[in-house]
Amino acid sequence: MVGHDKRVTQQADNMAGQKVQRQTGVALWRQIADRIRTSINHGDFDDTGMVPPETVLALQFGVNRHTIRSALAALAQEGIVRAVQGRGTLIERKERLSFPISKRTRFSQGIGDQVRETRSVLLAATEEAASTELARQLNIKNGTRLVRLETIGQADHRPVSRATSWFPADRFGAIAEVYRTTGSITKAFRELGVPDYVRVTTEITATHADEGDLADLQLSPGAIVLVTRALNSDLDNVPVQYSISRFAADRVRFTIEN
Amino acid sequence: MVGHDKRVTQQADNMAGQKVQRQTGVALWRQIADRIRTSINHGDFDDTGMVPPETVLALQFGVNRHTIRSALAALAQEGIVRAVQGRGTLIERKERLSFPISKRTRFSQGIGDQVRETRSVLLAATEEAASTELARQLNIKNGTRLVRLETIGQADHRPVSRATSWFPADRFGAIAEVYRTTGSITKAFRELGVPDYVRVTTEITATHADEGDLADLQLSPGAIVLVTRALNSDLDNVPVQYSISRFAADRVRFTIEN
DNA sequence: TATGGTTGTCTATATCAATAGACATTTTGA
DNA sequence: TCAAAATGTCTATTGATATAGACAACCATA
Repeated sequence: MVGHDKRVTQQADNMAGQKVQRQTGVALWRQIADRIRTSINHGDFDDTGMVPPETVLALQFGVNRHTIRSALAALAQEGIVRAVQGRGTLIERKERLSFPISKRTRFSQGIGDQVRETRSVLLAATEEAASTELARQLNIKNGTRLVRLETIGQADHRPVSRATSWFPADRFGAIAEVYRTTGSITKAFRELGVPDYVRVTTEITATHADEGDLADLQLSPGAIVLVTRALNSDLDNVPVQYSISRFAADRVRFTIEN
Repeated sequence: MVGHDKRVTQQADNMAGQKVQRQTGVALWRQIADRIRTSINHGDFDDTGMVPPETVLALQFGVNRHTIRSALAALAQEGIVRAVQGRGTLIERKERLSFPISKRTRFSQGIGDQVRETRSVLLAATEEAASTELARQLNIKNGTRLVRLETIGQADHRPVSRATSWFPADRFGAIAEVYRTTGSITKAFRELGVPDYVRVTTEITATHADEGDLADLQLSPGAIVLVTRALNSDLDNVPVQYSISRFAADRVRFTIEN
């Protein structure tokens, strides 16, 4: 028996306590894979660095060992665990970046101390007319020209978010080029005459990953993404950026400090 | 590069554009049910008040009509749609409450203008010793006595959240009784000598609904819940409450105003 | 009232998900 | 070196999921 029954209070119910649900449209192996992934990220197996043996997991979850193996195979596919015959299933990677949201929310600063390198990659830049919704958010007239950027945020070469951002084209028509060279929205704003900006509103929802998420964020099907819709304004309270970002839910944690 | 250039119109692609994924451990009918639910909440069918015909949906999603029927049956079970033979499938209910998070985050105030009645139901009240984690959060000594409350937040008699809250027992030993009579944490605090309190930190994650969620929040299996871990302090910055709340993700939307 | 569009129901079939059992292979440690 | 413990592989079987087609029942409307 490995070290499971030790930390009774905080963890036991995370994995062992609750049974999986049958005939819900979500396969047992996927439910179990999600639960194990969460437990790993929660640090439940940090003492051994290994997942409990398949037979133990099968007993805990009340399923056949083959079902456990399917779940572990999925996690191995994600690169989270690695099974070694005769020894056990080792934890390869665990991560859930803490992501502060405040007036000064920026991608790189917030998680800078948790990873070695943060980077932002520009996928595409286009220009378009503001839709009704975007015009309302950015407080501009319907049809105003906007620059739209598609970006991916990386931490230690691992994608954690993909975002679509809109900027008023009259002020920030050149933001794509500037952003491409600086690799930072903050720096791009600075070069375009916006020394500082603040987060005005952030809206958070959750949904299942779509095809774009799977590709860009290297997620496994069925994963959850946290979706934020955020508005940034300059120091004169003029909106400068509206963004829709999608985060891999099992890799991030939002924290709001007041 | 699939999903990127489609977000132009903001909505149309929510449902139609992307195909469902096979052999992911998530049944097609469940993926489709989730997508349709999201579209309904997003207001995509507000013009007709009806979901498109089953044959159209089958074509859009690229599945058999029976699979669509399974998805719609699940939504009907949730009370979201109602199929009428010969006419179509009517939208019965659509809701996603906007939930502001700020220094003054309270359950009832935030969504008070969106529903007619908000209520909070006390499920259970127990006393226990503070775990290491809870002691850290509440800034007290390990093992200090705590009062634990299990509550459910309702809006118009529909559950939207379930929460577990801990309070230092020395100051708030009677909070269960007071809360039971007042039905409000804010009022209970006031009677116990805490005229006001502020939200210090809020942490947001997302996961699949567990059995407790299904029961308490009347969710359908496979649904997503948004999990918040929050710390409230009194005006002297002394922690008074730590809560873990679980919200039905398709019913709420968090907004952070700075 | 006739017709087209829509949901409801049925049968049949194929594939995936899960269980069950047996045994091989590898590692670890006594 | 041997035995226990762990993962790897195989076969067989059951139930859930999805497809396919056909037709009935019902509604709105021309």
